[in-house]
Amino acid sequence: MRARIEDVAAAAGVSMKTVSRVLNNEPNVREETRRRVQEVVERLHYAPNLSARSLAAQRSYVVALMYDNPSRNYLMEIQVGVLDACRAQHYNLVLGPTHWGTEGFLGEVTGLIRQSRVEGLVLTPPLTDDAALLATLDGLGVPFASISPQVQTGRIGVTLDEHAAAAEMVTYLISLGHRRIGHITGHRSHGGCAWRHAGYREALARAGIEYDPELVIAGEFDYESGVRTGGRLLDLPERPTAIFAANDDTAAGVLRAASLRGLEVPRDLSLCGFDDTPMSQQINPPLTTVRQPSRAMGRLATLELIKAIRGPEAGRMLRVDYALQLRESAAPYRAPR
Amino acid sequence: MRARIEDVAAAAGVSMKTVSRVLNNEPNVREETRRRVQEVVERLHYAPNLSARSLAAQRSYVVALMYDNPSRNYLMEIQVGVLDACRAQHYNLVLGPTHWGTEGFLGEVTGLIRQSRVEGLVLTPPLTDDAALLATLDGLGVPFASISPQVQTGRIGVTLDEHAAAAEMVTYLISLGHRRIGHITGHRSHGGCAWRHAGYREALARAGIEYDPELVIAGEFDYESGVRTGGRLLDLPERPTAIFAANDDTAAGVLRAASLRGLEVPRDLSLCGFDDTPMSQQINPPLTTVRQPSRAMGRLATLELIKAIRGPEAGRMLRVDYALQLRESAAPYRAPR
DNA sequence: CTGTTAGCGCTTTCAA
DNA sequence: TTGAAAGCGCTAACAG
Repeated sequence: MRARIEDVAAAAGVSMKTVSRVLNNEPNVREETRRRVQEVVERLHYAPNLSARSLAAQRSYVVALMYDNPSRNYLMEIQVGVLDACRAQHYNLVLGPTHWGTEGFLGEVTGLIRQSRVEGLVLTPPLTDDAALLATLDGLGVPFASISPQVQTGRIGVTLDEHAAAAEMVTYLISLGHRRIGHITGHRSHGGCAWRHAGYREALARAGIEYDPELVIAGEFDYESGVRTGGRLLDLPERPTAIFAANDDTAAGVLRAASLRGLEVPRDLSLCGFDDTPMSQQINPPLTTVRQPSRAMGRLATLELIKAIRGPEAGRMLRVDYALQLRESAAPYRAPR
Repeated sequence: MRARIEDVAAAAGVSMKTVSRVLNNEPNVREETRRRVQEVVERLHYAPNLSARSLAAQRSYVVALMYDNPSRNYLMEIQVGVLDACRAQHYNLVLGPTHWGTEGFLGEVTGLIRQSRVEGLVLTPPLTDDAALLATLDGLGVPFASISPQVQTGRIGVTLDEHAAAAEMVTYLISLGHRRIGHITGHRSHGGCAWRHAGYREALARAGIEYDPELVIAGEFDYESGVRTGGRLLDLPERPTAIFAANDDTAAGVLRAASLRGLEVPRDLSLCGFDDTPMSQQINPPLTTVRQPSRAMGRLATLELIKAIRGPEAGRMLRVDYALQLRESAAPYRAPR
């Protein structure tokens, strides 16, 4: 039926081991032999049996992408990048949905590692900042790369300066003339939340605007909490003229809250978010927000992970750039009616 | 290090084969023996080596989810369902991104099948309706299940009556008093497009409203085409008072087009979409649309596929229900200003 | 109902 | 630079 390595060896007039060496790019093969083997491989449409390879080499060539229900769009972007990197490096990807915060969470992760003989993990928020998880993985000796972790010291992965991004966004609002700027934070468990808040504070401080706790409300990174908390901000006696929401979903909710109160964005309220989800361009008006290169982040984190799997002490924490997306939802200050 | 089946056998005082039988739920094991083996399995944290199993059994236990860049949300929902089913049936999932319509497309699919020894495929639109692909798969003898195929005869998978859904949606608009109802179709290559259009026509016919080709424009299932085609409809001398867009992204674009013209939804225009993406609730006003149970569709299609893998002649085409989501974007007819 | 034996297709070790 | 032999951990076929 299907060609085996033995068939290739016979057809090329070499031993199995030599074919194996060619397949795995090992040294100690004469260039001519190498070419001859490769020709036969193509002619026979030979594809190695991955199960046999894994069994013999005692390796799975599998990495897992661990997540817990973040925004679907965000995760899908990450996943595309991770998958790209896996294919390029001849690794397989296994998907690892988990229920973070539940009792069985750690078991879900270790179970997957055991079951699938996973060689390394790519972690996404909020898993990236779960100390117990990181300790467990360290204990097991399973390498992992984190995407946007809050604490980065000595870890592998890729991160983005959310503090600077938030500060830049708020500075932009200030440059438009706004001074009463509200902020809706994300869910406390999520790393980015604290950083975005800190960036907000810093921008205010740099501009000499006093921090007013009344203007900061805790949201939950979703649309509903945006409607609710945005409403509270807009119902303030002296309402903000601009709001910086901790992510796009929340901002969409604020937009709704404004609309329900007869306020128009950006005429009566400037609004901005974070993430640049596709939705942010499809709402009306299009949302000013911060773009993070999720796909590249997935790809880079995976590449670093695979480096770490291959060579201990390899793999670094990379930093990627954000980019402000200035769209119609934020406009120059106008005195409230 | 890690327990092998041999260790389990020794600890339980039985043969390897008996352990294997218990693990694979095969018959011919005394109930007491079965329990004893299971205890040891748990005690030793034994997890079978999947590579060894695949190699020995000459089976991969892998199914692939094939797709080509549909809406990220839609795909993610499908994927969650597929993954659920895979786990429940002890199958592994491999992701199969493709570039449909390019020269190398068929090679991408067959390459994946060879490389990963895939036992079956789950196909999503628009791959579901690619005759050449289906013929190739039939030729290879690889079973597949389609999600929402246009032609269903003799195939396996899950489908939804898009014709009826579209008709019901348009009938709803008519019941609100609208008679000049525009329709923006999807991309021709996508199966659903023709059906939704047919449903639109039927609803008009049933209500005795004449079909006006001027009110039907070809879109491309995305936001930009919605802005463009929606604009053209709204610029008509006698503009429609309602528009049925072939999907939510397009509808969002129409909303934008209306806004750019100073028209308010639903006051000046009733609008509805199809898919019920999360975005549809986050735009302003929330969008009336058709919900399809994507997650369940992914799960059911996968289960049928696995049935077909296990027993030839097994596996059917299932039909699932849609549900109209009536939200604020559609309202009773008001004469245009 | 249970056990024994012989591979599955590859890589590893060691020798040439 | 190359090759021969010995497994990796499991299941299939057959015996008991």
